Amino acid sequence: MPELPEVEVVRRGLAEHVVGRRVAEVSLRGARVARRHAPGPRDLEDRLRGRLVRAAERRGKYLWLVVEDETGQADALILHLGMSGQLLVEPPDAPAEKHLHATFDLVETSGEPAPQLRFVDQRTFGGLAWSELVAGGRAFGIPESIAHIAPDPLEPAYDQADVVRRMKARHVAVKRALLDQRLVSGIGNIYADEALWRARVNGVRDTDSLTRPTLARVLDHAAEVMREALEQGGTSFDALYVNVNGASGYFDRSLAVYGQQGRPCPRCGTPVRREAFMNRSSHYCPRCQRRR
DNA sequence: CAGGTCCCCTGCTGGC
DNA sequence: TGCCAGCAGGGGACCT
Repeated sequence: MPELPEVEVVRRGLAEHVVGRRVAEVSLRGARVARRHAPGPRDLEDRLRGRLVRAAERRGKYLWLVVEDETGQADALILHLGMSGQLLVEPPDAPAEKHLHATFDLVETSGEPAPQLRFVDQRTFGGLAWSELVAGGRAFGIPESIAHIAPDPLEPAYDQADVVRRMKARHVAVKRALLDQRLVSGIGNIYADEALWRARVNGVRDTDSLTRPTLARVLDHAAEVMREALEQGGTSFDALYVNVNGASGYFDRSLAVYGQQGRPCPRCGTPVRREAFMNRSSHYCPRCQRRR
């Protein structure tokens, strides 16, 4: 479900409601939510108990909490929302959601009880995992297990010229490259389609057939459309609700092509087309975005 | 490495 | 009204 802007909204909610508090108790329901944590859910609970949450970080669509033990050792709890994950901050006695997978009982450093953090995920494509932190340019480093995820376009470590070089060196559909999180992270199906429409490039075109300036333009538009979505979506979340679904209202109002099949292209009026791509769908204007 | 396929899971929508 | 196929914003494993 969420791409970079929606995940960033969630991160901000975590920074406000979870950072600075301590994990008193953790409860994971079922094994699936911790399937990326090989030692299993009980082990993950044990590792988290008593940890102080020092920071909420994000790269692309990956979130992590920096959690520190009493000796000052900092590690990461990775949180991925998958397609349908939500993080909620609620009173501990709030009724359990249907697809509740994890609860974190939090306390203030003074010991006073604080609201509960919950991970709810209908489809359970998301999940939690533990990782060591390794050097990577941030105050607390980067989780080792996501070291293969490239910087996203909204972080300082992002090097667009390098991404363009790597794209140009490959023979692959440009949309596939945009969705490859090892090349540039945070872009999903929606913002890939929107960026390609803005840049007037058809996603099936091969990266090595496009010029460097064109590739740069596509990436510029990807960053721009995500920044706009963030501006529109980052404003309204309730104090006790870290995030509902991140969707942010940007969706219905500002999308030019995603989900707009049959409706006129906002630029030229030609009906927007949808077609299968990589087991998903692509939306584009057949006139503005020629296959060449 | 490139590209295709399938899978994980639940719920909603639209066609018949 | 009911049933069923198709689809959903992610990502990884596996195959050729």
